Amino acid sequence: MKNLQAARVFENIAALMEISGESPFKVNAYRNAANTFASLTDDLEQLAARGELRSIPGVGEAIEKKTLEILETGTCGLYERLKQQFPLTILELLDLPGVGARTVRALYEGLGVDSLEALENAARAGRVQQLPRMGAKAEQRILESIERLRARPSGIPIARALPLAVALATRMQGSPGVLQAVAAGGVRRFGELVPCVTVAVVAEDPQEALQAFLREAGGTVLEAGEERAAVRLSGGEEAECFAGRPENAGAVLIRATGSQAHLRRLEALAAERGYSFEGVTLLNPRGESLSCPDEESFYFALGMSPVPPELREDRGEVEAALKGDLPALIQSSDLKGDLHAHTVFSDGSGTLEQMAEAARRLGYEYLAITDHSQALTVARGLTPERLNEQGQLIDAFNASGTDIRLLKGVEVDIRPDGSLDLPDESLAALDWVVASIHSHFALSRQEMTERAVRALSSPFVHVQAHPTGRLIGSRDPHALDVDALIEAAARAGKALEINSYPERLDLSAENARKAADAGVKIVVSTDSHHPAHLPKVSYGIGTARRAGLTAGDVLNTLPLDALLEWSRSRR
DNA sequence: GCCGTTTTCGGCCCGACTGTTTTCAGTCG
Repeated sequence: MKNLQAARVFENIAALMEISGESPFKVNAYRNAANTFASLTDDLEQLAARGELRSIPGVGEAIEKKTLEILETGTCGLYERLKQQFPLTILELLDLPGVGARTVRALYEGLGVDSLEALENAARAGRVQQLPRMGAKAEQRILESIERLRARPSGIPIARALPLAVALATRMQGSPGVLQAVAAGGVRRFGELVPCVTVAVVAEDPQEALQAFLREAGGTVLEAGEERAAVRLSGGEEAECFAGRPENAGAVLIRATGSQAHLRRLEALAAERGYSFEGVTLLNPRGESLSCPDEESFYFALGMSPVPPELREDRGEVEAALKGDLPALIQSSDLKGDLHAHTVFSDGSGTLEQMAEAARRLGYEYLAITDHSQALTVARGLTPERLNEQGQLIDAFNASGTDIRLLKGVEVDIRPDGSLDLPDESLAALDWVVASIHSHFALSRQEMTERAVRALSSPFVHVQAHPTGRLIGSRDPHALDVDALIEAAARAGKALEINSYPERLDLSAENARKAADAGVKIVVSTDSHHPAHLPKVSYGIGTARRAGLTAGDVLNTLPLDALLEWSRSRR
């Protein structure tokens, strides 16, 4: 599995080229390839073997050649040359907000700064402010950013770990003797950052399956036991595989899925019954293996209801399962539509018709078209005139006898003072108004909270999108009193979004739970910018399930008429 | 470097904001 390795090499090439002052378009080509590879669920090596690398969008002659080189040798000539020019540790500096490629180059050339540590020392010594266009303020900001960066939780973001786990499982599924292979571990529980990429395998010969895992995964072997194998992948991530026989399939899956805290509770419950849950086997008091061909039979054997993976954190789910009152978690099939999607009118790449067709294929009744508003110039945001023009096209589409309804909507920008970027009369003409923050992230906590709360108080807004602005593993949530926002949403009867973008998952499961407890309706939307993004709602659903949400908590489980009724009743 | 075609070159998201200057480079979305 070398997808992430190739992605990392191209990511680093792009960054080093940018620092060296290469053409931004060239840089972008490498960065684009890196992002594509990182979220690819097909295996690059298999694509390469079939000669299909060029079929990946953004892969041309040069990147194909380098990809083959990386798959073969782990690196490529260009990368090695760039690494001679700059030490790799210099890339740490780019993680600092406010520090871009030019600044990194100035720091390197002017002060010899080539790592976070070196920058910290230089800033403390007051040397950074001596550089041109740098001042005391910038120096202070750098020191603060370094501190925040160090405090950031570690782990593999689910946006990377999940595709990788699925790809590994798919490869294992094709191995001889493997009956079942699934992505397990933290990604199956929909953790945001996972320590490790985990696969669970059921096979007649678990030993053979683990050997197959070691071959398929590649990298450095960390463990090659009887029930578990682990490797350090060539991209630096850890991957593990649990394997067991079909009669133990339930125990294998449960062990591989975790969490550690949940497993500790199950082991204790097993002990209370005279059983023992060791490794991937459940043993009776005589030390004989108890058959549990699926997870349900394992949980039943312990006298409890089966616990959905997303809840396995020992946060009350064990007690609930023992009493048999676990919530009936929402499923993808409960959704009747998506309420956040972009088209070619702003920064999306699908037409109204293409987006509608993608939604129809998911079995939806409706899709809200919510392109950006005018303030977001980079995204070619809509003026009132263009919004109106789009509305007429949507009307025409809906009148054309299609079985999916497009809702007229917008993703209106929330200005720094909390006012909205479109006049009331524009918003009043719409079925669905999403409000969100895309600029001025550096406001104080109080200013940001007032801003967000004020936006929700507009009678035309239905939902606030990606409320905290975080990007998992790369951007902290902006300073915001989420509790105050939830309270305001509850008061105003407005909804909050779980944005399904794998890098966002915003609201987080924790905040979504709080919102639901406060009586706030949740919208699980994709923020799709391409027809192929709509199925990524599975990430939002995973987050909603982790929050313990049921279909009743989520607004877009309502059929069209009821949703429109809700929308109208807000005004 | 990729892509698409008005098909082998020219275009590729571009304007606001910030901190530093004193006219603007760099970052960000």
